[in-house]
Amino acid sequence: MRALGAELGVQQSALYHHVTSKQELLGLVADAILERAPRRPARADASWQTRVRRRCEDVRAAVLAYPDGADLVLSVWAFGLGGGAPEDELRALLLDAGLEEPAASTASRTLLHFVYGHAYAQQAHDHAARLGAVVVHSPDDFGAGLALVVAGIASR
Amino acid sequence: MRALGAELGVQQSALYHHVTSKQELLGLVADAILERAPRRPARADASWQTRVRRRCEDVRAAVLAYPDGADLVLSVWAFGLGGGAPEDELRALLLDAGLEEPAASTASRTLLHFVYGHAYAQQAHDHAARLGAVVVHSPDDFGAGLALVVAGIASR
DNA sequence: ACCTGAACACCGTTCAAGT
DNA sequence: ACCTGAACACCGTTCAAGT
Repeated sequence: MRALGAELGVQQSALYHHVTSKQELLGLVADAILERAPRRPARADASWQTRVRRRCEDVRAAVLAYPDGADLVLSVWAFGLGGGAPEDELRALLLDAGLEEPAASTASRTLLHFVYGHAYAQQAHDHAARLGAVVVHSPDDFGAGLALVVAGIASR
Repeated sequence: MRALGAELGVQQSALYHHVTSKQELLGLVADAILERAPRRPARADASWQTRVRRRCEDVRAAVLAYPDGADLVLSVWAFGLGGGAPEDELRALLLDAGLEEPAASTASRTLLHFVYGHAYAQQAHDHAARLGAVVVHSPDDFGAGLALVVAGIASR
């Protein structure tokens, strides 16, 4: 809060006139990050698997674009302070695909647990590697893991 | 660190004689939590799907047994500071089931992203509900989500 | 080897007081 | 309405000094 106040040329206490807590501020930041996610239009003949996969890839790109972005979005979403858009969009895609509730809700959340968890691990690893703590490089298996979850949804 | 020192009847600075940082201490705590995970023996004729599902359920039970357990294990595992046992065990189960590398590694990490992500969301929700912030109750769809990921592994 | 006491450099939040 | 200045109650970590 002090650093943000300084960047805005204001005392840290002035921030509390616009936001009730740091948590609420982080919720707004998380929503702003997710709004920046690309929204690539799908071809008319694209399968629901392709649409779901692309939405997940775009959400992943959005959180990876900022330091600690995955950590931020993961915690804000879990605490219900924001970040609900991707869940809603994925659920809508799955309902369009013919899934029923509550399967569509469970599937959309399962996808996001994977997307955020994988992105969190990647940023944590990059952070640790930057400190020279870890040498081993994490495999780039996001696509493989995502395909696995999507296949699981399709098989039900 | 101050609270832990007080509980041990010692100054907080004394802890640094046994551990180099709070991070390292948290890594040891995470390992201790995971070691407490039940190890229910599987029947000889149990499928690999059943074995994998049960291991995931047991790991989940272990982290849910402590406040912020999912947060702790999630972060420690991601930063490579500990908590590697469940990943190794799941990978071994999947290799026994006939999966090849790197599919077995990807599948085991995908399972844990879901297990930890779901447990984290549940503890976050319970914490928020205890503060009266949230009223909606999260659905108990761990089994459904887990079945979905396992089905995805089986379909490949 | 193990610990104390004190300090250093931080945090988020509150609140009377200003304009 | 918006902000300042100062404080409150915390943090993790370090380090000379003790035994």
